[in-house]
Amino acid sequence: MSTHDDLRLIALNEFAVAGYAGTSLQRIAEIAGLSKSSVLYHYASKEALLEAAIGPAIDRMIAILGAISGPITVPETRQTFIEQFVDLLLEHRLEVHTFINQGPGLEDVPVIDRANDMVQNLSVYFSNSIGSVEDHLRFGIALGGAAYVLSVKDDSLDLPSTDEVRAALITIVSELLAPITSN
Amino acid sequence: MSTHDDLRLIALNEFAVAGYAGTSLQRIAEIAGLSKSSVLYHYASKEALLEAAIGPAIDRMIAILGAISGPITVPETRQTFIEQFVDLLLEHRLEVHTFINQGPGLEDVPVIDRANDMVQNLSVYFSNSIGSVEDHLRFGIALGGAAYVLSVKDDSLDLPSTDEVRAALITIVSELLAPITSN
DNA sequence: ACAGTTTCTGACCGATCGGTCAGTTAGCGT
DNA sequence: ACGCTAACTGACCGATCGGTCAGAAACTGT
Repeated sequence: MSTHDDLRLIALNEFAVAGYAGTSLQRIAEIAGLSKSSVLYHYASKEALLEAAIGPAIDRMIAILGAISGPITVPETRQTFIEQFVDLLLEHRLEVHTFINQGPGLEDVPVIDRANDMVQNLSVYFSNSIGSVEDHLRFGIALGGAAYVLSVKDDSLDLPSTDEVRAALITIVSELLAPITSN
Repeated sequence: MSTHDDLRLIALNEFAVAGYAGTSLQRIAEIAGLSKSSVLYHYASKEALLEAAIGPAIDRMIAILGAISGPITVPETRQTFIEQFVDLLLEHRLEVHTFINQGPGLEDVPVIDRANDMVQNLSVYFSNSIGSVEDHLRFGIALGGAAYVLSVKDDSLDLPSTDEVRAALITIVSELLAPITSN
């Protein structure tokens, strides 16, 4: 693994655990076994490190949303979205967790801004398809809950197979969103 | 409202939005219209401010867990817990949100440590009652999702009545946990 | 008016923050 | 062996961090 990628992964992990503001370049350097100057040699700034850490996951989420055609109330559209979303979560738990926690309060950072716009689009898209308060809450709990449950994984929990987790997540999220009808 | 309470509420809001590390005493002082020294007159340290901000909510959650008698698979026990949990969330959204985000990575702060112990107990308690991976995920999504959906409220969303939100939350969480059986 | 207490402030402290820069070290093609 | 480039480092910068302290300001009861 290259030093470049090492730093990206270390930073991602630290951002997820301690938050962006709570993570110092010095600490990232120590974990990597480098000096702080070396970290800033590979990445021009702390912001650049955040962009490298969570940017790709954000872009993929944007792509998933962009590929949706038609209202989410159509069962096939919904199922496709759910599976893509769950797969994204399984592959990018730390990135999603970091963005969820740091999203508000870091709006001036470009990559966070891009992600917040994405969430805004998601919200508008759902609002156009959903009527009741309960249905809104169903979406929030399904997406936020799935993201949460994966973000706290690996803590005092044995690791069941990814396939089993994936199947269970899809089952639960599908069940949660099943009652949603068009407004 | 007393200055003391003012500061507590301002700090709670800032901790929830920007995180503990991302919130400076200077910023809290500016919002309150005071000097940083005055903030430190009312609260001996930044940690004391965090304790005052989220401590009561943590204690209440601990009390709710302590009052549970018997396995969570008993419908009446489960329903009581769900209603108390939802009410806690509705009253202490920001506190719960702050703890969820800051819980890992601030373990040396007493109030956070107390909260982490509480979550650990919750986890053990569930593990004793729950068998399958799917059921574990159901609990995580239900509790984490409900906490998440309230923590991001007030953002570009009109405010439905608390009663309506409460009823919907209880419905959804109950539905999520209904399939859970004893191991 | 006075004394006592609570509230508040500016000046200051050492530590750490993100970031710059000149210069050293290491690897590599020739 | 040489020169070029990529990788890395220590010294240093201004700013900000949480926290201390002596004293000013404001409020209180008498």
